[in-house]
Amino acid sequence: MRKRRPTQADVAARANVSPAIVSLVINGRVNGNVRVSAETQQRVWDAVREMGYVANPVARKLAGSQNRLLGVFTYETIFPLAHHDFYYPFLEGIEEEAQVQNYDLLLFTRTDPNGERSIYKDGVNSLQIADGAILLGTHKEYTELPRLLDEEYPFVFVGKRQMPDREISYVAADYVTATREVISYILGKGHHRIAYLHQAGRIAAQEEREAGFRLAHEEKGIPYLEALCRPHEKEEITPALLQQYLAAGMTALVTDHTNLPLLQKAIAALGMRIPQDLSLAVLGDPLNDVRGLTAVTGFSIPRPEMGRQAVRLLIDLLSDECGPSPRHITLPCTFVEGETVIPFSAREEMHIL
Amino acid sequence: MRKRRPTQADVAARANVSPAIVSLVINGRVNGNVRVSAETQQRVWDAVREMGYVANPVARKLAGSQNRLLGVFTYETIFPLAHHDFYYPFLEGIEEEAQVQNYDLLLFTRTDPNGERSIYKDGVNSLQIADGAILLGTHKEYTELPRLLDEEYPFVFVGKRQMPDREISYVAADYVTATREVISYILGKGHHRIAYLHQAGRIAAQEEREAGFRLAHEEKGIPYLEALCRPHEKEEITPALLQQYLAAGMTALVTDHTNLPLLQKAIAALGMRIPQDLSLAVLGDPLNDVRGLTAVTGFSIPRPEMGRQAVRLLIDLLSDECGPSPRHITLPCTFVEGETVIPFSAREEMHIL
DNA sequence: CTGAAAGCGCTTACAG
DNA sequence: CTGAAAGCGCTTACAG
Repeated sequence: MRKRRPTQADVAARANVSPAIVSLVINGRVNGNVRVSAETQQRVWDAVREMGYVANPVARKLAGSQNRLLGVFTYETIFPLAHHDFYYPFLEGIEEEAQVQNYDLLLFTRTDPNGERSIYKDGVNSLQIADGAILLGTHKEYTELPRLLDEEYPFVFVGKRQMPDREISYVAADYVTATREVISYILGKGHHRIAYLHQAGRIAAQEEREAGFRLAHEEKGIPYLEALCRPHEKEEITPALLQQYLAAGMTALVTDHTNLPLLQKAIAALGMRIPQDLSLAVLGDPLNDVRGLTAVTGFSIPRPEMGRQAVRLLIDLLSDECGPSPRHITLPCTFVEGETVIPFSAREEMHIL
Repeated sequence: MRKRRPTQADVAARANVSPAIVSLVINGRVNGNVRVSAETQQRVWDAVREMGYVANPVARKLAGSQNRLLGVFTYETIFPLAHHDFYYPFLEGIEEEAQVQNYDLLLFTRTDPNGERSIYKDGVNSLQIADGAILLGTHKEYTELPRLLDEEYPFVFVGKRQMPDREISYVAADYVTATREVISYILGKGHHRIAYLHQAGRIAAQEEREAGFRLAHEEKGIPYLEALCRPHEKEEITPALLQQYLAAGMTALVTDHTNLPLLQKAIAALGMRIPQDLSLAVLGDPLNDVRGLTAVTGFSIPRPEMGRQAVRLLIDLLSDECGPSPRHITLPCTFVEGETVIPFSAREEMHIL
């Protein structure tokens, strides 16, 4: 049984003032519209001290309007075993900016009756508990989003998200420019047959990398082989595929990081060394996946900054008088030179099994 | 201007019932003292769905019931750059269990007027917004805890915490047993001069490791040298210190993981190899700190399980009718054999610079 | 300058 | 079985 704490009314009674005065004195609102004599203030503070009064934050929040709670929603668990390095940097930025903006963070971990996470449980938008929310991570489908948009619930995606005929606010990384930069760099090293290994059926981020790949080639006036940049299923990432590439003249290979471990295995199976036999670049942070390679050429995704900006954008949305207008923020990635790409002329003879 | 969230009153109006009925239906209190016809219940749920109604957790809390929000409080940032691997496994467990128990998680990121995190801001317990809270991480001082205890706010520590004359609920790892096991193992390998390198002025976890160290020696009837297990400041972890140890006969070295990088540097500076020249064990998870060592002998701290149990303990505390009674849960660590300890007889001659 | 009152959005006795 | 009402502890107009 918790003992009852003194309330504002208790303090007011003791100080012989009305509760309103207690509120005003405590919140330092005594110099604005309202004047309270120094003597009265003193009486209030004395009473506060004597009774050990602490304002109830819940009541405070209810009487105010916002609750300064920012939601964070993911369909997957947000602290997953596997993707250790994936969410973390985003959360880092989100936390930092939430702290700066003086908001608390609400992680939605409750599930629907089926034990799965969803925005709508029993048809009810469970994000409503927060002033607004940041959504991140992969979503199998976007069936809940249109409804969220209809409701005009304020939310921001981390990562580019698009829906036909709808506008979604997001903070994204500029994969087009980043990829173009990497590809230009490799082309500049004299490689003219760059293979681009990427998974089939991916999302916006994937398409942007493809666009960047094409752009770089066009800018340099170097044609690229369709055979070297077709999407592949995960299962197709095999030594056999690499041999096809080699047969087509590949001397450098770029990939998005998701299939890197598989790729490394295939490369190792062929007895090939990086970069002596094959130059390699990763279109994104290599993270912890890369074993045995210290400085991989590629680019760094500004994940913490994306998190920070998402928080700022969301708060903008909240304070927006003219209604929630979707906004898009695109942040540049940073080129990472690394050591896995060497000049075309410097590569050694290939020793393929 | 965002449209106002629908309130209970709105739903009540739409369903043609009183607000009280909405509350009862939503909270499933329709089979106890109060009966509500199935048809009325349906009307309420329909209205809830149509309007996207979600109960305001703040109002709920104020009106006296729980809001299914579990707080997570740390004085440091919870997603810190440096301690990547430290909080994460705890959070993993906390999230998992919160999901199972159907609670949401509230991360306290707001700061006091000085820009620092604290439980009391303006004398107000900011944790109050959640039903209870899990505290973790290092705390410089515990000035806020006595007050939290006085208030009888329900909270659970991850990691052992003690205060004179006060009882604090916590979920801890059993470092005594784990350390004893590691030391016994090393003694069993024939090493009789084990150095224990640990930092001065540490916490409960530290004392437990010391106790385990002593216990293992006593059990085997092997005396240990005080000179080999004195606490040291971080700055003292130098090649010189190791040479002192060697002069005293050290053939094996154990340490808590916090000073591992420093230690590795000192060992390398002496040109010593592990385990050929010196056996090494770490009293805790080596995490990512250990470079160049694949399988370090030591023990694994059940961090995710600690997180899970902390959530369960907290929920127990919440549902406790007879007031919050502090409880202590201690979980076993797992011995990790590794490859950094070899038999005393198998070690090579030392080559000390 | 100060007080009485309404209201934030819920829950929970208490009448009908 | 259902509704009207009080109350949780605060803040904020609004009267005096």
